[in-house]
Amino acid sequence: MPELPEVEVVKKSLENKIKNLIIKKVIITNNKLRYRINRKEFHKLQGNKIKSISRRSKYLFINLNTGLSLLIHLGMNGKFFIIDKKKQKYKTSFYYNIINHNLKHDHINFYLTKKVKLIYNDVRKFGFIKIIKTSEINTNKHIKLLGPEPLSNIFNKNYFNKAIINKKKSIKDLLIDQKFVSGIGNIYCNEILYLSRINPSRGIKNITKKETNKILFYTKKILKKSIEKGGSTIKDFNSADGKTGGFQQLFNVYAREGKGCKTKNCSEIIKKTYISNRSSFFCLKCQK
DNA sequence: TTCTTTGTTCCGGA
DNA sequence: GTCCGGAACAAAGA
Repeated sequence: MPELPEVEVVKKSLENKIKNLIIKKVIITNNKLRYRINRKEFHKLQGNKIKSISRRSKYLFINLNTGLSLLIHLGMNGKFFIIDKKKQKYKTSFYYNIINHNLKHDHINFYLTKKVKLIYNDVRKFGFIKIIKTSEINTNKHIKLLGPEPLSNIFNKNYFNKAIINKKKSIKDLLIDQKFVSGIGNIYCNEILYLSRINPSRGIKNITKKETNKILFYTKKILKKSIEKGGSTIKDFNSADGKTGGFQQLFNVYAREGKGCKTKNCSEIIKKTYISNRSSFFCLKCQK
């Protein structure tokens, strides 16, 4: 579920907590993630200093002073926890449904200087971590084919209108196609199309220029807004019950099947269908 | 036991 | 060559 905003929030959080620390020890309790972890390779990270954290699409990079980087994808449920010297625990992000920290799913533990511990936790193990050369980030097979960042200036009217010429798929399939634009997943795609008042199953060839402008506008707006909300919720994570957090209220359609449309004066019920095997939520009345 | 969830990848057909 | 849709895959909770 982590899409671009969540990954960006994780990035900022890691920056605050682990930048400039040195990896003292790596303990791997389960090496079977999406791709198998090579224990020896990870143990060699001992002594490396964390220079910076960066992000591209839904990928995170922890860049080390030795020319190596950890390439991380959080998959569906991947998350980082940080425990500091005062034994305080921080979660680096939150998702629309809060999942509490279950130690059972801690797979990789990085012991850092200043008594900080970084934990990679992943219930489904769909995420992965690879060690690559920092200089080869852009040519890495996961990265090189990614389309533009949705918040960048490259993702603009000109790009959009050129990219959709002769395309036949649905508008929804286009928005979650990482080669077209990278970082949008099923959840934000549903939200963007609701705000743009476009039915997700519409074919691209029927989308007007006015509508592509709307999609561009709301894509940038909602991604930015979510990044802001993420930052503000992390601050008060420490409270024992993690069930608060206003993220869920942000959703207008996602996972709201059978509930009322949030548009003013609209009494429609949100519908759920499947497009390319992915759940799609929309209002029949508001989204044409 | 079966169904659901996701991003990514792969494959066959057009 | 390229595009597109469908299915497979990873794991675990309900």
